[in-house]
Amino acid sequence: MKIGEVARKTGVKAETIRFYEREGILNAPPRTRSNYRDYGPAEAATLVFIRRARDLGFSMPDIRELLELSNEDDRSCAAVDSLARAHLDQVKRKIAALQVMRDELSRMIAKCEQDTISECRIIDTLAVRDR
Amino acid sequence: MKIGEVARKTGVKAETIRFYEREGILNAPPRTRSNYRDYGPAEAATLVFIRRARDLGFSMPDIRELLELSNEDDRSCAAVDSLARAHLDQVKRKIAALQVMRDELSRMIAKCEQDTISECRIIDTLAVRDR
DNA sequence: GCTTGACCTTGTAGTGGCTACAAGGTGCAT
DNA sequence: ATGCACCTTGTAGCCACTACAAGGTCAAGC
Repeated sequence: MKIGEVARKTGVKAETIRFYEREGILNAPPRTRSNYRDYGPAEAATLVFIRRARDLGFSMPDIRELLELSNEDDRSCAAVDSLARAHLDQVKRKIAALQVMRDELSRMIAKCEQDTISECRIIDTLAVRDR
Repeated sequence: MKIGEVARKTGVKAETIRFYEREGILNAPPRTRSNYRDYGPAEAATLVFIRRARDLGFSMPDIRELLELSNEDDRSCAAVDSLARAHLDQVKRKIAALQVMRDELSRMIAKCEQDTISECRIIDTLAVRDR
C-alpha cells in the first residue's frame, strides 16, 4: 500500500504519517523500487490505534508508551490503566477550567447593553473590575 | 517602574511582557539612561487587561482587536459584544468535545479489569473496536 | 513517444503563546 | 571591589501537526 492509500484507509493524512515516522512513533516501512513507502496491514492498524488515542486526547509521549505496552502481552495492564486514568483526570480538569471561563464570559456578556464603548460592560470588566 | 516590578504588579512575567512588546500588542515604553524599560500606570493597566482576557481564553488577535476597540470610546460596543459571543461559542464547543472524550475514556477505563495486556480492554478498545 | 496529471519524495518553515537559555550590561549594598 | 539581583538582546524550544517548494515516478490517453 502506498502512503496515500493507507492515509485514506486510516484517516491519517500522508504528511502526518511521515511525521509519525520521523518522530519514531511508527516504524519505517520498506520501499518500492521507486522509493515509495510500502505499507502492510500492521502499519495501518498502528495508525488507527494512534488516531483513536489522539482523538481521545492522549499526548504523543503517552501514545508512544501505549504502543510499547501494547506489545508486551504478558505484562499486567496496570500501567495502561493508570496512564488512562491520569489522562482522564487531566481532561476533567480542562473541562472544569473551561466551564469557569464559560460562566465568566456569559456573565460578562449578559451585562452588556450594546451601548458605546465608553459604557461597555465587557471592556469595563476586562479593564477594571475585580474578579 | 522597571519590568520586574510591573511584572509583579500585573502578574505577567517579564519575558511575556517583552514578548507582547515584540508582537506589537503593548506599546514600547520609554527607556531609562541605562536602557531599562520604564513603565507607567497606563502600561500596567493594559497588561492587566491582557492578562484577564487571556485568562478568559481570548486569542492574541482577539485581544489586539479588543484593545483597539477599547480606545474608541464613541463607537458602539456591538463589535466587542459579537467578539465575546463568538469566543463564548468556541469555549462551549471545546467543552462539548472534551466531554465526549471524558465519557469515552471513562467507559474504556471502567471495562478494564487489570488483567494482562493481552486481555486489556483499554488497548483493545484503541486497537480494534468500533467507535 | 510525449504529455498530462495524480501521486510520491525530501527538506524547511510556520502555527500559538509563551518559556528557557546564553552572554553580557547596570545598580546597589557590603 | 565584589557580589548579587536585575536588566538587555537574540535565539531556540515546546506540541502536533500543516503548508509549501522543488523535484521524481507512473499510468493513461493522444
